[in-house]
Amino acid sequence: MKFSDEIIDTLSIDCVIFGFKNSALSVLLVKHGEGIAKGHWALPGGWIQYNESLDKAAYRILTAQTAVKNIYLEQFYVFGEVDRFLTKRVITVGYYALVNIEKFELHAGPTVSDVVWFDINSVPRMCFDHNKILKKCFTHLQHRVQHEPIGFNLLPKKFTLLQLQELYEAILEKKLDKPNFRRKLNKMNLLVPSHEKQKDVSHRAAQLYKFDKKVYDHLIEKGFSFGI
Amino acid sequence: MKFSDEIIDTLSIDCVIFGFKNSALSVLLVKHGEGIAKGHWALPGGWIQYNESLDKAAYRILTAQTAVKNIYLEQFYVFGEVDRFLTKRVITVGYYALVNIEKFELHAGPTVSDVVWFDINSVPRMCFDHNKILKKCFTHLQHRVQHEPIGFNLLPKKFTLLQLQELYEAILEKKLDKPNFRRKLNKMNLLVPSHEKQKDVSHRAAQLYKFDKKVYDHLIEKGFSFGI
DNA sequence: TCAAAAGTGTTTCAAGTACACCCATGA
DNA sequence: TCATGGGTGTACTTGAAACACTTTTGA
Repeated sequence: MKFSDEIIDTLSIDCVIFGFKNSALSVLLVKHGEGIAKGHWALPGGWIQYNESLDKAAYRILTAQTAVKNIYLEQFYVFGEVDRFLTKRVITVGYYALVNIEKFELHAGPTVSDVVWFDINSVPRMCFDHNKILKKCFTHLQHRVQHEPIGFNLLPKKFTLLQLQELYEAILEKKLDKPNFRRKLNKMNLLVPSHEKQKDVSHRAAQLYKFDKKVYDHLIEKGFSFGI
Repeated sequence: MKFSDEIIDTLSIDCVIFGFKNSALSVLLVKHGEGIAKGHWALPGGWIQYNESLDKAAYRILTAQTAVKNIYLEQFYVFGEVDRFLTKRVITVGYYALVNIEKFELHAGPTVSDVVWFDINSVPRMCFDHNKILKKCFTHLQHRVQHEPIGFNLLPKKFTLLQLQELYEAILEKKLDKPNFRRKLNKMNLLVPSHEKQKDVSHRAAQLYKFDKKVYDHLIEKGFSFGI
């Protein structure tokens, strides 16, 4: 069986790319430089080729905005209303990515005139149903992050418990109690203390932790289940 | 803008239809009577028309196997591996339905030679990646049913607490403690006691309960969140 | 010495767990 | 009277929640 690298013209992918900066959750949006949505903000998206899987296509589209590898990327929903696109019937598969902004270098793709991080609470009006897609995605993330250890993807490799707490506060949109949060995390035995501590801070240096998938898998085998 | 009722030939829908019978979870499968999968078991599925939304298409496909209205139906995942279909590139959207088997009359569609309920633990080998789709769907259901009050869709309108408990035991694949389960449900104030009791049983007749979406919505407004 | 965040301790209350137990009914 | 499921009570343990407190560090 042979497949061409032409695109499937009824099916697209849109990516919600989340980042975490200054204790706030952000989303990466592009401004279209050509086409029917020219001048409008949108989620980074693109078409699927006949010879690539959905996941591969999403990854290709994601890496058109950046150079980083090993990004957390997952499908979350398909949007299939008849009139969601302007000129023809297009069904779109929603993916979301969790990235560490520090390591994330932007480079606008060929059909894009601008690429900007927006605070999750100040997202502009976007083309098509992209605001609706983002909303659904954010809700999905809020649930997901409470049961799966995926939040770490938004932080640097080594992070403090306060960073992690502020991340959860930003995603869940509520304050958490510091002592209780620390105790909970420590009790899990999930985070691996690094041998380093914070540097260049004007207060007591905090312990840095790492998330190790092997440790997590090992805990899972023993019946552990993650929960915030 | 005008759309034809021709089908989108790269995109299909497959439905996992769950039922509950004899304290066990079942899935409805069809045996293809023609086409490339002739003679093979499969999830009920079909194509999407240019002029219908995904949800509408899923509902149409579902009601091709039955006559009942008001069925719980929801999308859960898209399967987009390049070689998942045999003859060409087809991406499929997975939907799942929860139905009350008692009220569910089967009628095989035109291209189907057989329609059968299978116990979730004795599902035959199916065509394409349908076993993988079912597995993913079952896992999805197991998580979902613990946080959303959707299990009731598998039971008759009026049901006993034991029926509900056995339903959860079948889905979660573990035994639950009867007194604790009852207390938990009663404490929620979610289930509405019917004025009837069980009949024709050779033991003490149990209270029958109903699930009322209005009651649920009202509880939600007050900050309630469902959980088993 | 002050601000800022690290980190610990303790009390209280709600919820989960594991049972033992009695009740009602038809065969 | 026995089996079967309906339904209640209770003691124990765990964990969430709230908040007061001490420690370390650079400016």
